[in-house]
Formats: sequence, structure tokens, C-alpha cells
Amino acid sequence: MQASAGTKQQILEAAFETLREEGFSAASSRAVARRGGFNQALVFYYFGSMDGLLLAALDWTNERRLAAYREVLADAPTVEQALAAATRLFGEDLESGHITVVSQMIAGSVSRPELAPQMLKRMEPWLELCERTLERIAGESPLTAVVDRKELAYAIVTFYLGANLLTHLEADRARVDALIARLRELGPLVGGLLGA
Amino acid sequence: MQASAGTKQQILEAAFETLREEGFSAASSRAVARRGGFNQALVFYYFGSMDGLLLAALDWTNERRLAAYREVLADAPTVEQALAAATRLFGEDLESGHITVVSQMIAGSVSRPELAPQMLKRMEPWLELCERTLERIAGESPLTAVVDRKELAYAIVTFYLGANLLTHLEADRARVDALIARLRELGPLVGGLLGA
Amino acid sequence: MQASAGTKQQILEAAFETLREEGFSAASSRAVARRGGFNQALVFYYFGSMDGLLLAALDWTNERRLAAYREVLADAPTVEQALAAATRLFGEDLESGHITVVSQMIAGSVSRPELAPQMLKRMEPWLELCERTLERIAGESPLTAVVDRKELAYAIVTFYLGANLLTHLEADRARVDALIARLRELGPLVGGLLGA
Amino acid sequence: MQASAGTKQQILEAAFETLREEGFSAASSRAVARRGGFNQALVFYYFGSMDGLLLAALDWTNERRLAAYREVLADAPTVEQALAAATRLFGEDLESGHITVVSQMIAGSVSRPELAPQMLKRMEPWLELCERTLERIAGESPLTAVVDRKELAYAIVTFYLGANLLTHLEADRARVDALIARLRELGPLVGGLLGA
DNA sequence: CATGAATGAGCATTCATTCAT
DNA sequence: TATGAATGAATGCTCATTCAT
Repeated sequence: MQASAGTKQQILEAAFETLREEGFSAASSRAVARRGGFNQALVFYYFGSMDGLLLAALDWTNERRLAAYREVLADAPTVEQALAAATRLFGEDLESGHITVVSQMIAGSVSRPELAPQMLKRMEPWLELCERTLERIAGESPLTAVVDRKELAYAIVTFYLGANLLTHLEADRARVDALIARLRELGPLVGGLLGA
Repeated sequence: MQASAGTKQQILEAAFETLREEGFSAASSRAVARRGGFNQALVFYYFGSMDGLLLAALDWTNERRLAAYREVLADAPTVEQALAAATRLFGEDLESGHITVVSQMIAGSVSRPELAPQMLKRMEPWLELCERTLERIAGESPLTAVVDRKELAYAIVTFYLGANLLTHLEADRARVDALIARLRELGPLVGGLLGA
Repeated sequence: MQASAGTKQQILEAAFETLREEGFSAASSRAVARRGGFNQALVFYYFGSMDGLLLAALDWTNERRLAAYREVLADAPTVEQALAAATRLFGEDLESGHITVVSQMIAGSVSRPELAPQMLKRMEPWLELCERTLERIAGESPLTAVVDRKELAYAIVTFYLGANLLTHLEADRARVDALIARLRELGPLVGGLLGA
Repeated sequence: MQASAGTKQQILEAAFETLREEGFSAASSRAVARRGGFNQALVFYYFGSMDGLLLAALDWTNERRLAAYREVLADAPTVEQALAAATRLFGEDLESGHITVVSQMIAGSVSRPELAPQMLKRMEPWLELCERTLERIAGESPLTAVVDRKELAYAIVTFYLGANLLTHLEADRARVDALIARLRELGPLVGGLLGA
């Protein structure tokens, strides 16, 4: 069981790296096995199918990141602090390739429609976290007065995914980084819109 | 000559539809030919390679949409009107599948890195249009006082792409549509931020 | 007719160059047309088939070279002089690619058996020239006393083809050139064997 | 393990036979698989590429023949005996198709230049064997007095390849066989040239 | 627990060739 | 005389997956 756990984990990480560096449509069982240095058939032994593996790899990174955001946002009492914390984590997501993997899976689920509901399911906790955080730190504010919190949460996630999609296009990440930096600087302004 | 134009156009449209409905990683020459009902070798006869075809299909939709946005935004004197026009066009983009094709190509360029610079090149006119429009209708405003217009343009395109990525995940488009509707309603607020 | 002759000749020469530089199995109608800068269908218009073109290209070079050897050997009264003249021409054949084309066609006729009798037919005049030259300059000699002149002619052509096959393997042609130089130096020895 | 060896060997032999009977430019993975009665994908499973397979097939026959020549020539004390042994083996090479395969690969390496250095590498042991044999049985002789042994070895291999190229052109092998027979008969004469 | 062998379908691309103009 | 359009079959190679061991 622990040997198995070791191999299984190794496959998971190889799949993550393959998705990040070669993208969904090149993430074949062979490509993953090559990267991880193991037998190609193990993918099917442990995960049943390529879809199974890719979803498991997504879950692996997704759960860890969700936990990180939850922890950090729980401790942020003001909008400014939440924004600072979130942009920091977002920088980590760009760095680690987490969001590349997420967006590759979302984009890939056009080609593999069975994946779409799975992806939707995995997006819900993020929306919920977003919403609860807004509720906590922006209970009554100019913006939430006119926009439903659910919608605002959805808009935030939307933006997050768009940024993700753009990053890998650019040789340097200057523009995306600048956008994040600006977002953090804008703390007071956003704070004004969202703050009590 | 007209036969050529006809067939070439037919291939282009079949490629567009394949990208929209089956996604980048299923947009094979065979899939396109099957959809368009023509001989698979014609893809290479007319476009040289699959990359060539997919980029040509993207150009086809991209140029038409860019022209539409340009025309409409040129006529919008105020932020509210520009926002109304843009959200209407955005709804069309969702409907027609234009943005699905765009985001599939962006996502796919992780797997085919040669595509990335091509995609970047095609994104530039959008950023420029965005920027020039901001300049015109929001020459001096609270928001452009603190945020560079280039950055703001980039943020808008970012949001656009994120929305794109999300739409196809959902069986109904309710949430995305709601987001667009809300954006339009928010005209006065955004107008306040951007208006002179 | 002269316009046709021009184009036809152009195709012939493009075929020759393609055979020489890309070899039999890459000498496709497309490759020839690309090299010559003309429409691919012209190959079939003028020569009916690829086999037809390749044989015509072979004939074009073969006839010119045969004429050159005939002229030179007719003037050589002694074995030494004939050998000197022949090795000079042989050097030209290596240089021009003539023998590459010949051997590519011979080798290729394993894959296309219809070509084999055609090649055989084109080899006969060479054997005959060889034989008649031997007859003239080595009417009575130690070697022709024990070896049939037909056989000797065949051996000479055999050697010629072997040399041909080897040349393109080597980055520099040093060894083959040395072999030819040596052959010329050996004039007196060969003269002793073949001379009256 | 034994299944693998079996299948791999079967593929090797099918490749050899395809090269011999259909030639380089018809030796496709499909042609080989058809001949051997196995799945075409196995070629790539076992040999990675067509080049890999063809070189492996060449090695398979080349090594066996080299061993045979080595053994026989080691036992031949005189030029006459060496010549007799070599012409016998050469007859076998013609019979088995070994030399057809060799010359098809050499000729084919014009179209696939990556093969050329590989072929050259495989030719070296033959030159070396030739040279060492000359050294042993013709240490001091009229011919080696005027011709370098390296060159003589090269000339012999050249002749061997030329003969190879010619054989398949002819429906019957009469002329080539006669040449070999004559060579054997010439033992005394050659012995005179090469003998101590 | 893990592997190597095997398969049939699919991939992008190129082939020789035909044909209407 | 020449061309561009078109085709069906073939090319080398990779795919996800199964299975016996």
C-alpha cells in the first residue's frame, strides 16, 4: 500500500508536470510515463483511463491550493488584507503551474465532454469560498449593494481563469505580473467599493 | 478560381465549427474533413498544415469580429453606451462560438508552442482597440488616474478570455449571461469610474 | 514546339538534379516540380508517369556521356592513353552526378521492376563500347588470352558502378579519388596485361 | 522475453526479405508487416523507427556474413585458396540476397542522409578484414609493391558492391555468375600478382 | 505490484495521378 | 500549352487501452 502510494503519487506528479508543460492535447499516457520514467501501463492500472489520471492530477493540486486559500483568507479581516493575501497566492499559482493545469483541463473538456461536469464540480468550492469571504469582509458595501455576491464571486473566478490563459502566451510574464501588482496596489480603491 | 474560393472557404468554416464543437485537441484534419464533407488531403492542399488551417480559421472569425467591435465602439460617445455595445457584441461572440475558438487556440498553443507567438500577434489589435477606446471615452477619470490604460485594456481582455473559458463548462449559460447583463446594468457605476 | 522543348528540358534537368541530390526514393513528382519551379502536373503531361520522367532524365545524361566516352576512346591508340582518358571522364561523371543518377535508377529498379529491363537496355551500349575498345587496343594480350572480352567489359562496368555506390557515402571523396588516381598511375601495369 | 525475442526476430527477417525483394523505397513499415504477418505498430514498438528497423536488419545479416568470411579467410593460406573461398561465399551472398540488402541500403542513404554515416561505419570491418587478409597472404608481391593495401581493399569492396548492383537487373544471373567463375579460375594469375 | 507485448484506430502529411478548363 | 483542383491510397508514427504473466 505504501509502495503503491509512492508509485501512484509519482504518476500523479508526472501527469501534473505534463499538463503544465505540454498541455492537454499532448498529455498522453506515453508522455506522462516518459516524464515520470515508469511503465505506460501503470496509468491504466492505477487510474483506469487517461481521463481518470488527469482528473486525479487536477484534484491533487486543486485540493492543496484550495486549502491554502482557505487558510489565508480566513485570517484576513479586511478587504485590503484579503486582496494582498489572494494576490500572493495567485502569484504562487502562476509560478507552480497550478492554474495552467486548471485551464488546460477546462479547455480540454471541450474535446472530452465527459470532463465538463467534473470540472464544474471542482469549481464550486472556489465559488463558495469566494462568496463566503465576500460575505465576511464585505457584508455591506457599495458594490455588494448593486451586485449579487454569487455573481461577484463568479466574476472573480472568471478573471482568474482569463489571466491563466494569457500567461503562457507571453514569453515573459511581465504584463500579467504587472496586472497582479496593480491589483494589490488598488487595495484601498477596491476596499472602498467592498468595504463596510 | 471561384471553385477554389468556395472550397477553401468551406474548409475554413468546417475548421471553425470543429474547433468550436470538438475543441482543439479533437480538431484533426480528418475531423474537419468529415464535418465539411470533403477530402482530407484538401486541408494540406490549401493550408499546408493543420496549424496553418487552424490559424486561418481563427483569422477568419477574428477579423470579422474585430471589425464589428471597431465599428460599434467608434460610434459610442459615452462609457455607458460603449459598455452596452460591447456587451451586446460579447453576447454574439458567445453565441457564435467565436470566443470558444479563440480560447481553444490559446489553450492549444501550450501543446503547440509554435502557435503562441501567432496568438499573441492576433491579440495585439484587440488591446489597441481597447486602449484607444478608453482614451477616447475615459480621457480623464478616477480609474485611469490610478491605472495605466494599457493595463486596463489588458485586464478587460483577460476578463473576456476567462468568461470564454467558463461558458462551455456549463450546460446552460445562465451564470455567464447574468454576468454580462449585470455588467451592462453597471453602466452608471463604471461610467462613474471611467467617465470624465 | 520550342516552348514545349524548353519546359520539357527544364523538367528533365530538375529530375536529374532531384535524383542526384535526393535519391530515387525521394524523387517524387512534387520534389521535382518544387526544384524546377513548375507545376507538378506537367510531369504527367509531358512524360506520362514518374517512371517515364526518370527514364527520360536518365537517357538525357546517359546519351551525352556515352557520346563523350565514344569520342575520347576512339582517339586513344594505347591502353595507357585510353585509361587516362577514361579516368578523366569518370572523374567528370562523379562530379556531375551522372553516376549517382545511374546507380540510383539501378537500385530503384528493385522497387519498380518495370524499370529493370529498361536499365539493362541502356547498359548494353556501354558494354559494347567497352568491348570494342578492348578489341581495338588489346587485340592480343596476356589478359584477353585468358578472359573473354565480354567478361572483361562486364567487370569494368561492374567496378564503375561499385565506385559510384560508394562515393556518396563518404563526406569527402578522398578514397574514391585516390582509387581513380591510382588506376591512372597503373597505366603501365595494366598496359602490360592488356597491351599487345 | 522469449515471445519478444521471437517477434523481434520475425520482424527483422521480414524486413530483410522486404528489402531484398521490394527494395529500399518499397520497404515501408506496412510492407514489412504484411510480409511478416504482424501488426504494423510493432515495428515502432521494437525498433523505434523505420531507419532503426532497416539498420537492425542490415546488422543482422552483416554480422553473420562478416563472421563467415572471417572464419574462411583465416584458414586460407594461399591467394588461390582465399580467392576460392571468397568467391564461394560471394555466391552465397548473391543467393541469400545479403548483397542486395547492402546495396539497397547504401543507395537508399542518398534519400535518407542520416543513414550514410551508419553505412560507412558498417563498411569499415570489411575493409579491415580485406586488408588484414592481403597482409597475411600477400605480404610482399608485385601488386602490393605498387598499390597500397588499403587502396586494394577498397577496390575489392568497390567491385563487390558493383556486382551487387548489377545482379538484380538481369533476369538470369548468367553474366555475374560467369564473372565469379572466371575470378576463381584466375586464381593462378591473381596469385602471381599477389603471391609472395 | 508491475511489466512487456500487442492491437486497431487514428494522427499529420505526401503520394502518383486525373481531369476540367 | 499549362494549370489548379481534386482524390484515394499510402507514408511513418502515436494513440488509449487490454492482457497474460
